[in-house]
Amino acid sequence: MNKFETVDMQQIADMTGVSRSTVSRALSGSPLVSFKTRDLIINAAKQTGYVMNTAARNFRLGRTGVIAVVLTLEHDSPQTINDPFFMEIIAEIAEYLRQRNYNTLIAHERLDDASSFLQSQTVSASDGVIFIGQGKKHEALNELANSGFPIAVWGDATLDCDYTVVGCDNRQGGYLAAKHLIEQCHRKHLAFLGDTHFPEPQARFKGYLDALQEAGLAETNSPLHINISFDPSTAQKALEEFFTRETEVDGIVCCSDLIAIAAISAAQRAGKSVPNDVSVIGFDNISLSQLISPQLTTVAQPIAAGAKSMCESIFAQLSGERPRDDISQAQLIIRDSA
Amino acid sequence: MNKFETVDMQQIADMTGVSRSTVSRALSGSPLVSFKTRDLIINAAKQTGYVMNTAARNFRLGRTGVIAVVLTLEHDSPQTINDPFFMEIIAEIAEYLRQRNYNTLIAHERLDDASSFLQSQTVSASDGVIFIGQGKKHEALNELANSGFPIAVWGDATLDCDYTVVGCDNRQGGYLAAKHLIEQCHRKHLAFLGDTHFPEPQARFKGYLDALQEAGLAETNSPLHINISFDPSTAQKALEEFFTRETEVDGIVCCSDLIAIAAISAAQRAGKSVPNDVSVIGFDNISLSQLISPQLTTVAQPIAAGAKSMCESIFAQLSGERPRDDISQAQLIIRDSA
DNA sequence: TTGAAAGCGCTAACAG
DNA sequence: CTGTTAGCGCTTTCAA
Repeated sequence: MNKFETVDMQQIADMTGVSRSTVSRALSGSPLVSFKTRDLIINAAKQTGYVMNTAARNFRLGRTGVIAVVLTLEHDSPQTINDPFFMEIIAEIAEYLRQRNYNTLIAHERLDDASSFLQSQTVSASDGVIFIGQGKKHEALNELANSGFPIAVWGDATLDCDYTVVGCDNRQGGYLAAKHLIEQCHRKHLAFLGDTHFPEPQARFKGYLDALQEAGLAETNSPLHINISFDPSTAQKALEEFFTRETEVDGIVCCSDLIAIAAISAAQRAGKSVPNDVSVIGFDNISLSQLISPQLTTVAQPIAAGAKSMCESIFAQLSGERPRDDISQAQLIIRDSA
Repeated sequence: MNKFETVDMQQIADMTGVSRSTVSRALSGSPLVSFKTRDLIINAAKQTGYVMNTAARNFRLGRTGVIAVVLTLEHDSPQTINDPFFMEIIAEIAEYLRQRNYNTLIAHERLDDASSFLQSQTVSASDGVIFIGQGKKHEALNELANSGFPIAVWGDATLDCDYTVVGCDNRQGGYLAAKHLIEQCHRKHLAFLGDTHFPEPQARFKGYLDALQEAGLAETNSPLHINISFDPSTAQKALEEFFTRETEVDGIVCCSDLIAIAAISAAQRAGKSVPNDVSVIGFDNISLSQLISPQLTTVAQPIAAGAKSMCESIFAQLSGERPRDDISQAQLIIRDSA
């Protein structure tokens, strides 16, 4: 029992000589209340320091007041969220939802198949779910969407999605990055770092290949597959091996800023200077990308706008609407690393 | 209305021929139910895919099932959380609370005075609040704690606190960092980066001064005050000025890894090599500190353990107990930057 | 424009 | 060990 919510609607009702119903109506802005009583009630509420019990309200309204966020990518990794990109997008989501008087639930729910997901606590404790990344769960997500439960997904839209997809044009992002390396940085031996088993990296890889093709460098590419939500030391080791093996690589497109930061670090450890010996481009444009040295050249993702879009999509679905996707252009931000 | 919770306790009761009460008892593990009926009920629940409506349960129990996290440091800054340290500690809190079937609310509530805070949505929507950082709100926090509302604070314990404080020995951390710079790195011109208007940086600064004193270098220190939750570009500018002004500084103690990363970046931009020309030590040991180059030497904060302590303290208070603080030793992690 | 009454799904006396 | 009953704080028909 929260002993700090001393006053409830009944007390306001008693004070003002009206019924609970009227207090309820007045406080939730119903037009069915006369100005006079409404002001009376609102004043009384202020004076007593009344704060509505939102749990009771949501309960009565048959909703939870919660939107869950699920990180699809953490499939077999025991790790929690350690990619700043996740954190930034979650922060944006939380901030937007807070403005709409919703809570954000950071869920740790695996998505295997739609029906078992629908029976999860995450679903029963929320009014909708935002997935960050499609993982390899495209089918399950489609099924889930068709069940009618509101979801929105941060991901790539090249698949045939029944669910709301929000993100950027990943193919274009990969293309712009590789093209920049080739044309502006005059690089010839490019590499791609990311796990192309997932839709977004895959699309970026495709764009990367397109740029290579266009430049007649299609055979020189050397992709290294790394899991995005990786363990720092594992990634370091893989990257060190990479640099000792691929000695002539002079340009790298990374699938996240975190990977780019690790790649720069590994390159420097291997005695290479960035961007002199090797140019590195990230993806996401997390706020940290400006803080490190060299400042990261990167493909910006519309984090804040995307977070808002996904939330709005959920709300639209809760109102029975059927909203569109929101795929923005990729934008190359040129700084110092490439 | 969540159309996906089709089955409720009454249905399980009907199926098994018992009353709602018995179902409730069985499902919440009450010992007052016979094994036979308990198993019967649990099986029926499984078969129907029943998921308890936690909102209703919490409502009935007079609790919210939510613990709020408030970032005390964001006093006048319009920014949201962009320090990975915050994100990591929040992630740990969220993970621990999830295991206890609690939700984490990332609140954006200012703490001005205790009584107005007690009337906030944040309080009414949660069973307890965790504050990250004391800010300049020590008095208000004491008042709040004395009101009986459960709170726990990540901060420094040198003040006289009526609230649960969790963190590390900040003075010792500052001391260890400065001592390392002096003794191991043979540095003589040290600087301290952080905003000493706040209790934690202040304690660290004190330890830093203690080490200088001990080494007979007390007059050479040159503190630069920076707000921890800073805007990247502002911080960059301040740091660049710093390095052009303080040309002989050869060792820096930073109040966070983020500041250290920015400092290294600025140093490099100013043509200085880290750690050859200037040694830099961070504070926090965020996971990113291993990913950058040079890998960050830093004072580790017990992030996971501290998160757990704060949650446990809240739960203890909810059970009427009066728990102790949890202040751990500071631990210097020596890597490459110093 | 307002009030009376019912009830969201669950738990907890109390009585058996 | 189990059932009956009341009710958490709020909203919303329905009637006035």
